[in-house]
Amino acid sequence: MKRCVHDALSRVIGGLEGTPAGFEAELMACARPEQGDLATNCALQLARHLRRNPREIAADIVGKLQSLRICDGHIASVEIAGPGFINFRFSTAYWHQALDALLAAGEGYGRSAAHAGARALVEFVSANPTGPLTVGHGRNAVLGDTIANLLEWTGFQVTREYYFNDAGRQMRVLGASVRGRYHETLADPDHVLAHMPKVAAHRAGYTTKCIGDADAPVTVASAFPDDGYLGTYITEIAAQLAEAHGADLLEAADERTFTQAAKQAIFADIESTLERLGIAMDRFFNEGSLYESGAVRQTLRDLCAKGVVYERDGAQWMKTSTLGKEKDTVLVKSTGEPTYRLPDMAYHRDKYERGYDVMIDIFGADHIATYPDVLRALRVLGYDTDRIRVVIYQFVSLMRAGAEVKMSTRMANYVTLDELIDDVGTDVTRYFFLMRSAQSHLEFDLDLAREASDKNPVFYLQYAHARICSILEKAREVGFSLDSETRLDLLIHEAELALIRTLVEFPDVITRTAAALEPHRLATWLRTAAEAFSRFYHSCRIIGEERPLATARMALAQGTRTVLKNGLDVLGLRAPDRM
RNA sequence: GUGCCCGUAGCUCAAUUGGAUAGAGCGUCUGACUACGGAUCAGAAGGCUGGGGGUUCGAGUCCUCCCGGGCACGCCA
Repeated sequence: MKRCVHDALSRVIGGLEGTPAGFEAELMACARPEQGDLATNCALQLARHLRRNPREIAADIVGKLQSLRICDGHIASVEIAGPGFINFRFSTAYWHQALDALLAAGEGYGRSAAHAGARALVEFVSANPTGPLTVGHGRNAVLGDTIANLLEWTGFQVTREYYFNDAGRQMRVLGASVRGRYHETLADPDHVLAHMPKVAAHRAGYTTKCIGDADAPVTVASAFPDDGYLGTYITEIAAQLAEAHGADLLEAADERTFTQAAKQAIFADIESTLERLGIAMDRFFNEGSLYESGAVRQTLRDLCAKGVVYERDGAQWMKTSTLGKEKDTVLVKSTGEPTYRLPDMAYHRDKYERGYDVMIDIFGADHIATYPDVLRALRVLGYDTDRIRVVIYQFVSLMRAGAEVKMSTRMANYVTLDELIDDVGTDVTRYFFLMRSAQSHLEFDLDLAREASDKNPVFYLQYAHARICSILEKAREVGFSLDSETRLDLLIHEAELALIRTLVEFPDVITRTAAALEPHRLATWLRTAAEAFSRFYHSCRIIGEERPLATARMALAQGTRTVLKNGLDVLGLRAPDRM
């Protein structure tokens, strides 16, 4: 419908004297239903070019449109309003047809093939395995997964990828932390292995020390690193090692065994948390593989060949100062070890070579200043960086007892994503992260979490869905059923038409939400759909009406159910038949 | 100090990307069930969109300068 109006408008506008070449009329929904269904501001925009009064231009356009008799007569009226808007109103028959199409499409309603054949990569979470996922990672995970869903709904073939680094200093510290806790575990005189001579000898030489904040010092084994990870999960991993290996690891030459065990345990934990949220990664990409394949070295060589790398103080620098940044950037430290940026560049290069049409990165606000370096390098290497889209989300601030909780994985000062899910459930967790735009700061009061979850908007959506299921079932029990005879043209009540008008927006909402990579648009829109249904429900009955009207309304309820179900699906939320 | 994000109703947030009278939820107040699910619905109150200037037919949205908050500015990742 939009296209047909647009085509007609283009023909008329093209015929006006003074229209600039390439002028495209913009069409949008009317601000208010009483104004009409579709509006264009083209007369306002043309006023400058044509040097004429906008309302006069509008009148001219409307006159010519009427002589064309556009859109199979489905335009009920065309009016000029305000400073020169042109408002189109569709016929009721058009809305009935649109509902019919919705019902025919069913669970595919809202899907489009706009990007069929194209491949997209969504990289998200990408937390290094140093601890459990926190609430902050939750926002990343849910955003990424939902954006991936949205891309699938617009036709993309999507790969969900998790990028991680299991080497380097932080992993060594992690392993050393586990080793420290392992020593502590065996130092406990109540431990089952306490009688072993080797353990007893170890206990004799066991000493502790204090680390951490001055006002909250923690006593740990002397083998525990000063900048070690203090979370209880470290102790649990250590206990498991004590169980599996007994005292055999006391003389371990380095921390690699501990690192390896920690990595495995933590990844298992991360994956199970993601699974609880309904998230399944297609691939875990190890940064280390980029070293093994030589991709990191090759990237450095290629950047050198482009003349953007130089040496100073024994380190390799990239001339980012000539590429729109204030300072230059270190790619390889004087120790010969690359900074994380270089493998990151190699990684994105790898994505290009795998042939993705669109590559999406979900990053927290802390990456805001660093990811442009990667894009700069890629541009230098000749890649089209328009294919990369970076979604930056602001951090979640957590409130507990009226005060903000400062998060630090190392200091074990955090709220895990699992705890949040335990508290409010998966649907509330997901919806909570999706209902606001990514770039707005999000405040979450843990004390109110459970209480607030009772009135969380997600229940409003699910309730509407469950109620529709119940109504349809009841209607079938009294002998009504949907069939090809259903007369949608009986739906003329204001609440019925308002509901249809809303439902039919759904495919467009999906398209726009996907294009903007902003899931909150769908989340907030779904509420308006559920509201439109509630209004309909309160003013129009099904059971008790004559069969033709009752079945027509059943069809409308069914259509609403489809839209709610599909919308909830995209957001990764359950659409329960009963609650 | 420099760069990026943000500032909208008492609170938490929207606003179709520059459109018409800035909208929802929570909270507050007033109403509605002999009813297919009341986890509902109808209505009210609540706003100088942080402040000043600018751009134009038109600004919460764009440019600029202040004020306030967040994040980042390392040969850490």
